[in-house]
Amino acid sequence: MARAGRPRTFDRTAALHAAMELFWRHGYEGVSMKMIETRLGLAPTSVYAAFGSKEALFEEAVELYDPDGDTLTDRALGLTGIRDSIEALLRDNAEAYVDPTTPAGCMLVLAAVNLGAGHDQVGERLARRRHRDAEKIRRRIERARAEGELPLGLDVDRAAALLVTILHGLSIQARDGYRRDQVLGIVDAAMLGWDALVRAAS
Amino acid sequence: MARAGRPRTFDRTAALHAAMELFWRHGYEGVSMKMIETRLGLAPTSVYAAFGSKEALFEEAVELYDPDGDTLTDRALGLTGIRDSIEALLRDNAEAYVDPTTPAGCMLVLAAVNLGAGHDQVGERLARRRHRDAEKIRRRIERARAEGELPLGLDVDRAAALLVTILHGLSIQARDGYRRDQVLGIVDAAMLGWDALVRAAS
DNA sequence: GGTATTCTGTAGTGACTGCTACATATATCG
DNA sequence: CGATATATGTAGCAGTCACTACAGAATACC
Repeated sequence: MARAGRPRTFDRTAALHAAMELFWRHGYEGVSMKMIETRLGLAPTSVYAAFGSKEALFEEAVELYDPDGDTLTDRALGLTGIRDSIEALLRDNAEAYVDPTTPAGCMLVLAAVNLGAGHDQVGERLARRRHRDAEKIRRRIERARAEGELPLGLDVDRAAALLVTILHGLSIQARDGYRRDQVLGIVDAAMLGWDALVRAAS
Repeated sequence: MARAGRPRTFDRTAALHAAMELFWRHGYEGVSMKMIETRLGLAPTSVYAAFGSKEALFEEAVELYDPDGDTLTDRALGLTGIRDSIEALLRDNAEAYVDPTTPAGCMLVLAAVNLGAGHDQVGERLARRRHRDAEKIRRRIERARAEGELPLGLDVDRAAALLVTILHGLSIQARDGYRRDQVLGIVDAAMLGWDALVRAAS
């Protein structure tokens, strides 16, 4: 721990929040350290002293955006009924994607789509988080099937893949300016599809 | 027209193809002119003489990828039955997204997700092409409804938005390594959803 | 107070960005 | 042939990238 030394003159958490929003909106390579310094009103040395490097700062920003086990997705999948779970999963995330007080879409999907050479790790780490979320959804559906809430004939992988695909697609749609009523319309239509999937398997 | 002068020593069309693939795979900002020069085996001056600028080269590459009125989407929407049209739309594009001989996903969706300052036009032009494709799909569904092939109660905007969302989501899934059988499974599930949408409206 | 420790601002590092001036090479046209 | 026009290769432009050496400032511990 820090035993002595000049105390930091800025709020580290607030700075991290601001950096997260920049990365969320413009992507990893779309944000320069200069932009971060300007936005935060800090000198480069202060940023590097507090966060280490651009990659480390991005990693912290991602963890702030997607905290382990405490996301909208986690809460939705924690609901008791499987249909309520799925509907909350789609609806709550869709609403977050178009929340006008935050950047559009999902940071995990949008922040590192295309990277130059030398930043493979940045993209891979986000891909791992996306995969982890997909796995959560798949396991939730599998549990519901094991508990008799869904027909045994349901193709769990395919159902989960469709939901994840729709969520990822909604991130692009949100970036393209879709509004709340439009994404919620897509969610309603997707729920009709979910019901059809379940019905077709029984 | 060129009346005289030293002739070009490389194949301009082949060079454009190679550049398109680079932009498709790595995105606009993920590709440097140096990368293009190296890949094409050309000096910077030759590239600039042939294509003008990075933005102009990108624009040509996009037009090569998405030629006006001659895409998989155009051909699918040209089929006679609306269900065949929609299924071909999803299936043919999905297969193209995971074609191992080309970069994964749709270039229009992936090549300019997040841009640094000063390249707004690049992203906006791609967004316009995405919007144009979505409009094509919407109009195809509307035509089918007007011709009595679909129930009058069908929400055309919502149905089209769901399809576009799934296509855009499939681009992300393809980037995340989904294989042919997986994306085709998603297409099958989506068609169940389409049928449910149609049924619910009648 | 003295010392150790940490933060802050200036000023700059080498590497890369898209792009180009310039000289030279190679073609067509008269 | 000479004149004109275009392509090519070298060498380098100003600007930005992530990052840092250095000196000074502000704290805690003794």
